[in-house]
Amino acid sequence: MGIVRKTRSVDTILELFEDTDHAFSGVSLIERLRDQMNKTTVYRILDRLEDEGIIHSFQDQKGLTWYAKCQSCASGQHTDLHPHFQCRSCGRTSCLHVKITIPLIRNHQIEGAELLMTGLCDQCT
Amino acid sequence: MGIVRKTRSVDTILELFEDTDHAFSGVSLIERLRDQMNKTTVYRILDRLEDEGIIHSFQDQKGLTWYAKCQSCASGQHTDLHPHFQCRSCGRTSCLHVKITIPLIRNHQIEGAELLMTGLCDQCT
DNA sequence: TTGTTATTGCAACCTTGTTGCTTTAATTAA
DNA sequence: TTAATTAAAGCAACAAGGTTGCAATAACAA
Ligand SMILES: [Mn+2]
Ligand SMILES: [Mn+2]
Ligand SMILES: [Zn+2]
Ligand SMILES: [Zn+2]
Repeated sequence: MGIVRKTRSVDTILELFEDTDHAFSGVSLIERLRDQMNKTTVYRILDRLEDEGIIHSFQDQKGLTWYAKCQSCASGQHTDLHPHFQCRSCGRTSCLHVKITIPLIRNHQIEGAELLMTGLCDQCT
Repeated sequence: MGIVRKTRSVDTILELFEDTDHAFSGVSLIERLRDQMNKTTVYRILDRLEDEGIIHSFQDQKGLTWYAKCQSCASGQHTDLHPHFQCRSCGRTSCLHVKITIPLIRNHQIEGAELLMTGLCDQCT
């Protein structure tokens, strides 16, 4: 929809997401980019990138928002259904590229699903 | 662990959860009980009931906390793994008593999982 | 270059939830 | 029954995450 200009700030954020299934929390991005841009800017860029289908967001069990790169989504169309994993020890959070089965629920029209798995990552086991 | 006294406030909240798979958001409880108790009290009672394995909590896609009755959990032991559903039209949110399959992830030790399904409920279809 | 429009910075604000501390109510001991 | 004990409740202040309005700036197109 709206044109997303490739500004210095946008590039900085896009680089972080490049070639990784690692997710970043909004809070961690604000901290990390503190010297380079305002927190309002961070959130607004994340919003735009999500609108464009370049990244997607999800919530963790504390209610924090996390962002990660999309693999195959388009503008306004987030279609890549996959679970996320958060390590309770190191906090690392990432996309899992596995198929998940969503149960059918009688009389309900299911449109989306978010699965968050928690435990220990390979580093922390 | 800690003794949970059955006070008027606790009873009031417990009654809401009785015999239903309907979930309540913290915010909605505070609003609903505004004339009967302080919001700090609401949150503290919810915490205690969750510690005791009487209710459980989960997050929705906006990061709000929801609470619902447990079916078979014990003090300090939330073992009832099931998905939740939130209607995008009316906002009603509830526990789904269906089995879900959590994928195995190589090198990861999975300890928990939360599945939130969204769509339209029977009333809103 | 200049004009147009998207993007950014900043301060102020909002919502959800938490904390410290005093007061009140429930339970237990006498 | 009354007094002592301790959990629970009320209140105000605070904190974290996130949003909004508006003026200033940077991209882009003409
Ligand atoms: Mn993902
Ligand atoms: Mn439930
Ligand atoms: Zn880890
Ligand atoms: Zn509905």
